[in-house]
Amino acid sequence: MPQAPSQVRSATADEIRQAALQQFAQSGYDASSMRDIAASVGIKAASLYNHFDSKEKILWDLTRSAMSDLAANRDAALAQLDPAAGPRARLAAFVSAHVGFHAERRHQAVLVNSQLGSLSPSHHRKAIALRDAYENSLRAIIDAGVTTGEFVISDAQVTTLAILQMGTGVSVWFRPDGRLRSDQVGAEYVKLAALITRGIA
Amino acid sequence: MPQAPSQVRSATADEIRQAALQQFAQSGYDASSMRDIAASVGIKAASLYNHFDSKEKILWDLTRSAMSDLAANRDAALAQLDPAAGPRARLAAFVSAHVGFHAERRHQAVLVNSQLGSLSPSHHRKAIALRDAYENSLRAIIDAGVTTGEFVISDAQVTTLAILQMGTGVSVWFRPDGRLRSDQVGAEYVKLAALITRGIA
DNA sequence: GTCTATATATCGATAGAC
DNA sequence: GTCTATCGATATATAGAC
Repeated sequence: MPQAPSQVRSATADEIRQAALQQFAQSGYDASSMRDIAASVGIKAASLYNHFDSKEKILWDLTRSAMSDLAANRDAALAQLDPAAGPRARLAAFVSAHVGFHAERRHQAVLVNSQLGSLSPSHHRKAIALRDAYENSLRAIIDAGVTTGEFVISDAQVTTLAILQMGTGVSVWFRPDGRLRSDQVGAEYVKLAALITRGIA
Repeated sequence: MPQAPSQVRSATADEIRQAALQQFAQSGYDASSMRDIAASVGIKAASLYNHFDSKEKILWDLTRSAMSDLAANRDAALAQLDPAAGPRARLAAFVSAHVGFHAERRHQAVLVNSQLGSLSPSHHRKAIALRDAYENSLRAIIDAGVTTGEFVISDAQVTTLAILQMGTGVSVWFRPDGRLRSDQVGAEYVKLAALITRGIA
């Protein structure tokens, strides 16, 4: 069965996605023009509308993909664990995946963390729902660790947000040619998350 | 000696500052128009130019004030300590001030954390320098604690950024009518920072 | 699917009357 | 210091030729 027309991915459409992601993440959605995006693909602005209905549709396409990739990255990390793995192993896997994504896929991370406000109201609601689900998946790990007594924390919601946001911040300063590789940065944040949850052997 | 003309603060200019801060923080600099800012002050866009040379000058005025307030807030907290206070007390004071600012002055915090890219190159450089100085003031506390042996950490730079960014994230979710008051949130983050630096008695 | 040309809207900023 | 009127640039998006 062939793909539905709306899901066909032409080479040009992918070039547009790449160019738009780069510009939206670097300069912001409002400061990026269709002309500039088209120029970096090597076509004219009007031709963009053969691939996307509007500028906002490009942003939504990129946002949905980024949030989907973020969740898939988390799922892949958790799936590698022993099914009987406890909260501490699950927390480490989550943080490692979270930080790795925010280091290695900075543009997607920055888009999700700073450009949701430019989405249409309808798309914005859907993005917020996806973000809440992602946050809740960490919250569930935290709560499980509290229940088993492996985690000793003061406030589950603050702890959840603190772990998430310190990892999100990696997308602001990480550079591929920096002092630490992304896996090293991930390992550092795994340690921090363990300390926050009193995982100090 | 009277104030220099450039520092005169008229009531109207302050209303403009307040309206622009609200809009820049809420919708972003590029999505905010001079017409909208003027309308929320009750005047026309052209009249704004009697108080500020350009839209970017408003942003710079607000940015400089916000970063100055942030540093002053930190200095006030540290100044209340006993001069002989050690790194752990200094860290707690810094985090408490940092989180308190990001909770209680959300608009200023969001501006500094998301709109620096809209500044002119010259102003952008100055803002980055101020941000670096702020980060370095926390880094110095961390380093001092490592030197005395009170802090046991894995990577000083990662630790510094993690503490800063988890506190910065408070400006994203804090609500004055939420479950926790800003001082309670600050106390939670002081605990988290202590744990990260192995301050678990 | 690309292009040129253009419609329509809004932007920051200025000129000049009051 | 406010206003009306407007300039010039740029924005998204569309129409229609090729």
